[in-house]
Amino acid sequence: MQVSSARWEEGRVPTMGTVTKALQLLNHFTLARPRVGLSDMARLAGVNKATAHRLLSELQSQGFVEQTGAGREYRLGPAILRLANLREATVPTREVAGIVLRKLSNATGETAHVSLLTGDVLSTLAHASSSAHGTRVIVDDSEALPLHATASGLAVLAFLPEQVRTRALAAALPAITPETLTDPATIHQRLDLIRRTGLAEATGGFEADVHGIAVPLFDAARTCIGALAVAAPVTRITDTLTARIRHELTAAAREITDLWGGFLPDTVETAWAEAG
Amino acid sequence: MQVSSARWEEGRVPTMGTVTKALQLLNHFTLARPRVGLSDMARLAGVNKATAHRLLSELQSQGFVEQTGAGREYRLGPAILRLANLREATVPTREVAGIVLRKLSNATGETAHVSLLTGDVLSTLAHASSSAHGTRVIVDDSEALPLHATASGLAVLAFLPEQVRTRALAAALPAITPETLTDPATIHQRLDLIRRTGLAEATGGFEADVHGIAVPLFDAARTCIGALAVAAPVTRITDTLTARIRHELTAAAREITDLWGGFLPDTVETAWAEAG
DNA sequence: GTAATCGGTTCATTATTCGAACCATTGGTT
DNA sequence: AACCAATGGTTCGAATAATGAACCGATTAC
Repeated sequence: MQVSSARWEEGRVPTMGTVTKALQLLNHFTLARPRVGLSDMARLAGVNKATAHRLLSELQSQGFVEQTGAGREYRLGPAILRLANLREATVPTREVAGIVLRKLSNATGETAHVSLLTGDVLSTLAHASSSAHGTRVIVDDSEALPLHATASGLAVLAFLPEQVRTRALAAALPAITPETLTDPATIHQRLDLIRRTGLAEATGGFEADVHGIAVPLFDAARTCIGALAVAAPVTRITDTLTARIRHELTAAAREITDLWGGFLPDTVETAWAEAG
Repeated sequence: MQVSSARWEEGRVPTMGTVTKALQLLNHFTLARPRVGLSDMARLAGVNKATAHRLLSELQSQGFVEQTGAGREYRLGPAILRLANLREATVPTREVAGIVLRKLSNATGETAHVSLLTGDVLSTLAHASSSAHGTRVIVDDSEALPLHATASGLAVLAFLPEQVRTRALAAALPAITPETLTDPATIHQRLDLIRRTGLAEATGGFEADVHGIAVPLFDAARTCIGALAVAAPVTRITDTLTARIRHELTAAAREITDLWGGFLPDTVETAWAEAG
């Protein structure tokens, strides 16, 4: 992290707190890599091994990670489950979203999902898929979505405060697929379009052959907190389908925003009204 | 002449890491108090208001807490949900436990639950209740259980390493009900008995009129990681019922320990064998 | 046999956290 | 209106806790 003696050279060093660093370690556990060793974690997070060890030890002491007997690898711990129960028991956002999602997925015949901004990734809160077709897009509630590679992410990025957006795009933008947008300039251009239409579309940026259409979600302070999206196989995409999806998507987004006690910014309101 | 630089006077070496402190803040959210203001949180956690604010801000930046519009109170955030999904998708301990719990609750006609040690509280992982009686004990998966006030907690305390146990009992031991054990000496005495029998019983220490019977659970390193318990209304407790519960409880604990890849310490093995 | 991992630890340096005191608001009492 | 006691949030010097290079002892790979 320390570069040279040229430290506080205006160039904005983020000065990330210790707690943030520890919590971000948890984001390196994925479905594909559920167990991570100490050295791997240090590499993935870009921190010293000793630091990774201390942070993991603290997370372990509180049950946020635990160690498997063999190999001493770390994995997510049981404390998270109780907190998740408590969160859903007291703030049933997921349940509420689920109702709307089922309607949306039925109306479109495709897979729908809601994701919320948590740190600098999106966490999928809930999803629903239709049985209208033999093939369908599979969404996983336990996978974190990068902001630059998905329709949902672009929708959120577009409506985030300027400062947060630039900071997010300043980080490394890995290419998940060959289709992933990785050039900041290109992305900024796309975001302008998304802001004008209030709607984001992306093809194959996260998973090949998947076309995503997403709209942003807002809280009571009109801050963008996540996105609602419908994902369909590219082979099924037609103008009539996208038109229907857009229509259903905006209606469903209004409903969720309302149920969650949020409000649409005027810009989005007018953008959606124009699109009809 | 007393040396008064009371710094490294052998005793007291608290040195709690920042991350630990931040994570412990999360334990102050409960079903009864789902939203907590800044000042309240500082008081509850015994830290300076400025510290609480900084820790909460970091937790908020990663989506572990969020602020409600009015009153600016904090509550648990959505990031926890995704991690919980990931944990259960990759380590299905809860699902496995659920199967055994249903059998146990059917066999005893009472409510059964599994809790794991997370930090210095127990997190209930799963529970099952029988429909054998009109009245039954209600267990909540989202409530943290204090170690000194429940049968499960005592079972865990008894089989924790000496050092950890004394540290846990050195903290404040609030009286949840008038029946709660709060005297360390009394508790230590109870723990001796529990170690000899491999089984903990407690009446009304956490909720009035509830009798709990619990046994410890161990991991592959024979470290105590939690407890399995059956809870019944005191009015229903008889010698024959407790005898049956003990029998079923030890059998179920063996099964869960085995399914989770753990092993019983010899001391527990012999204690259970003697009890028959 | 040895070279390269691994998880984990040590320790001097220094950057980060801590907390008393301080705002600016809000809501209730007199 | 004036007052008081809360609230959420911020400031800044002092003191603490985080940091990372080097180091262990075990495994594993060759």
